[in-house]
Amino acid sequence: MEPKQHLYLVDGSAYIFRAYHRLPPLTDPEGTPVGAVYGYTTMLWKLAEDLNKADGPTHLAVILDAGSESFRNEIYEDYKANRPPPPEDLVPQFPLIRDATRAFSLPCIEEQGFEADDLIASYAREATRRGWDVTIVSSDKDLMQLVGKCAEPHDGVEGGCIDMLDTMKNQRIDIPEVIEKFGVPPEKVGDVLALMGDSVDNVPGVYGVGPKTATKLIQEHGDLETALAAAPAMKKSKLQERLIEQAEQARLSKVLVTLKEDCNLPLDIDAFKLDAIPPEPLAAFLGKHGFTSLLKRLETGTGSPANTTQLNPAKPVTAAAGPSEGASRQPLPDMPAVDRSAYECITTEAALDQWIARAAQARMVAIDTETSALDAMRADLAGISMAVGPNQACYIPLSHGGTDMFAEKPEQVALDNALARLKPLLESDAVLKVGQNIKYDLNVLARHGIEVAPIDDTMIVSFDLDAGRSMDGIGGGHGMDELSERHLGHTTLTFKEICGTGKKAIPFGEVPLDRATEYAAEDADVTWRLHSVLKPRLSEEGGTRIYERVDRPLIPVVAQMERHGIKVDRDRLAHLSSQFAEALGALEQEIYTCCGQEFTIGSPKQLGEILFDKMGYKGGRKGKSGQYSTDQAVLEKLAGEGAEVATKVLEWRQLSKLRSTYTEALQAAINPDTGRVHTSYSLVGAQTGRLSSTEPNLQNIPIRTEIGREIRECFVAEPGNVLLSADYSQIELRLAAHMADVPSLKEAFAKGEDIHARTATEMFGTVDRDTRGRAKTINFAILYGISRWGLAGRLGVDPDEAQAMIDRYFERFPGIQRYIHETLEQVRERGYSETLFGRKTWFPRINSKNGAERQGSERAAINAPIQGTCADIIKRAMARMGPALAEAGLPDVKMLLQVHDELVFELPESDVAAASPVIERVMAEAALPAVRLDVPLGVEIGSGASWGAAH
DNA sequence: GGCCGAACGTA
DNA sequence: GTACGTTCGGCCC
Repeated sequence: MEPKQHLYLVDGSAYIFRAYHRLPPLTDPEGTPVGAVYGYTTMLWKLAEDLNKADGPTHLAVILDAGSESFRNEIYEDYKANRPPPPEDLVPQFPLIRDATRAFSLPCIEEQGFEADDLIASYAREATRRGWDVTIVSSDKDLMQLVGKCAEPHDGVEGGCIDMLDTMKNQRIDIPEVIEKFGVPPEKVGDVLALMGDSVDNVPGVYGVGPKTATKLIQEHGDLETALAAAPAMKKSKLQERLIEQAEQARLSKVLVTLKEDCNLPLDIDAFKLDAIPPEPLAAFLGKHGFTSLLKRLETGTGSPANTTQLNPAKPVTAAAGPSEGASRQPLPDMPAVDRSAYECITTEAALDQWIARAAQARMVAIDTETSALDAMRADLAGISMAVGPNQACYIPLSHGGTDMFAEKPEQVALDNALARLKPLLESDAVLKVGQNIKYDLNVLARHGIEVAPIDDTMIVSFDLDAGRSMDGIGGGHGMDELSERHLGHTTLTFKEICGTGKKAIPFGEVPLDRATEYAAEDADVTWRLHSVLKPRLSEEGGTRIYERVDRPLIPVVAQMERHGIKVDRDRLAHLSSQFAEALGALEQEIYTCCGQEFTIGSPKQLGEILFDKMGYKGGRKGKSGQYSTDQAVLEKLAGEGAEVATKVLEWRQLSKLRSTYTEALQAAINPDTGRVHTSYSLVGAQTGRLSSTEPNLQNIPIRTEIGREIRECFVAEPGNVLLSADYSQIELRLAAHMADVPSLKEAFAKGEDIHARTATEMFGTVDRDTRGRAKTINFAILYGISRWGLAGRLGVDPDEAQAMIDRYFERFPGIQRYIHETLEQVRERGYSETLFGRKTWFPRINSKNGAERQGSERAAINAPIQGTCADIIKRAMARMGPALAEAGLPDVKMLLQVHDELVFELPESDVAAASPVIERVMAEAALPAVRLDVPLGVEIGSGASWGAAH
């Protein structure tokens, strides 16, 4: 197993300047000023400590400026000519930077003629091209041009991506943060910098153009050349004159700020591998300069910061908070209390435009849509709320008072007019839109022709930080009311309070505007506040990778799947339904005859009493309800003993289930507008990271029985199209073989063998129907966190025998036992399990005194990394699927459903041949390059007129 | 009307 | 033995 390589490039020269100005002037025992060096040393220490953490470095290098002259001086001789000489007490610290870096045994790179920025850009390009991720440790604005840049995929390897880390502010800088700073995405930062110039570096720019104007010009015109070209047509002003006069100067500036990405690389990036840091040279350095607190930690630690993750985190250089102690102990943020009277109800165009401008200027806006119902595919838009800061929130009613045609509607901006005004804001790549469960808003607004982007979702952020965490009875959910209570100490108005409940409930559009404003604007306000509290925790707690690279990109993809929906054959469902009804009627009569009375067959209570009390069959009471158990296992046992009624009840149950849950419910779920069924996926529904599906649940459509399979036949494609199903074969066992490092299982998968047969051979020495079946049961038992009792129940043997089999399994596959042991150790110690991609699941009861509770957590903790890794992999495949199909010239292939290890597509029949290999490849390579699995991921593809036929 | 447990559909 | 969601009956308010 090879974890994702992650190169950290430290902008050493820039750091030292900032550290100098921010830290008190310290001197070492010899009287040499070392304040900035101390800051630099603690930063390296902290970075090295993050080795092996989810987003931490695997490789690290420090990049320095070699001298004052660079190739830019050949282009523009005054470049950096205005630089004042560095302060006197900083000068002696420059060489110490190199000493410090060497003390950590880290590579230090500098190259005559190039600036550190150029070397960083070049190294970043090389690393991302190899599929590594890159974090630039700096806050230099020129380097922000690189943020979010990802290398093109090649040879089946996904390129890595670049982000930045400002260690002084303890802040990750990704695309949204760049947008927040510059008002434009990173690829346009160079154009903004070119216009505004830089007095320190003596980049001329255009005189009189500062950051504000530069941003405005690029936002309006798109890029520098277009802005310059548009200048003659602008209205007469000083600005217009200067843009025309100084166009060449602006172009020169662009060249000066553009980073050179093809420098010679003095040292190969493989040499940057970050390993355990030898303590001796580090101790010598720390001692020489009197950094006693660090020295003490080095001595009490296990040797060096790179393998002393148990150490307390280095004391932050600034007052910024260190890593959070856990969600339950979050201090309340420093924000004014929620004041609903501060909210504004927007009823005029002018007020709306003003808020849109405010949001654009803030570059970040929390939004929330209010609708007439919960189903995003049917609901009508009632209004939209926005927030740009604490208590700075508004509500824009759009269709209030529509129910009573004769009543006078409250004054409000007309829906189409308001949406036309909001559209540029909601679609602007310069403004981040934050939502709580924003997939809902994406779907509602998409139905009005608005494609909201870029986005952040506080619910998903909460999930990626705290999945599985429950706060001593407070609950560990990710709903807004709960999050507000937990993180803001604020109780929100509830929907029920505003709209009532049950029969008396009114649609949101009928709520009076003052109440509607309080509720809706509060939701946006709270979302804004939650974002400010939760988002920074991602980088502090190692959640950035899973959020930015897996879950956030998935949001619009899943939203699109929901909007596509899937066609079902209503007539066929109705036909099945009546067939089932007929059979049910007949069975009912037969059951009544057997029992000598009529009763509610669907009531386990009544059924149990009749079977066991009245008819005298044997079977025990069960559990706390004091009720007879009549479940499948019990009835099958009775049936085996010749009880005909048990067979009939089982058959009745199957048909009844199919009819009520599927044939009837699916017809009711058909959307009258689209004629299709639109499920809703929850991205936070399963603690392990799996999706869940509701209204209707399309992830539990029958397949195992012949009669159930008929329901799959009712899922069909439009004329001329087919449904294509692609599923991972045995993915969880493959992942178990990889994660537990079991050579014989890995070998069996590599050779394409029947894995259960192989297990049977290892376990029992022979393969036949019986031993293969038992081996299969044991294999799954392993994935689910084995126990002797559970396995005994499944195999129909006694617990001692089951234990003997488990022992035998561990003996034959020693990696499995080691995996279970190590996984549990880690969960007990840290509180959470982790997938191969860094997704955490928390297990607060893993050390419970209650044995059953603790063992339950242990089983879940063994399963979570495997199930969760599987979820991560298919999510990555889903996010890449759209672009891959587009690139292959297959825009008509639509991804409709996800069922944990299966993806279902609808596509023109003529596209099947071309699409199949693309889908197969994307799925099979979905783990790469972050994780290189030791086993191949098998993908099986089939297509046909229906979902049933596609299998 | 709302909530819970039993039962059962999927991976 | 893991992870879900839905339906139903039964019971509560």
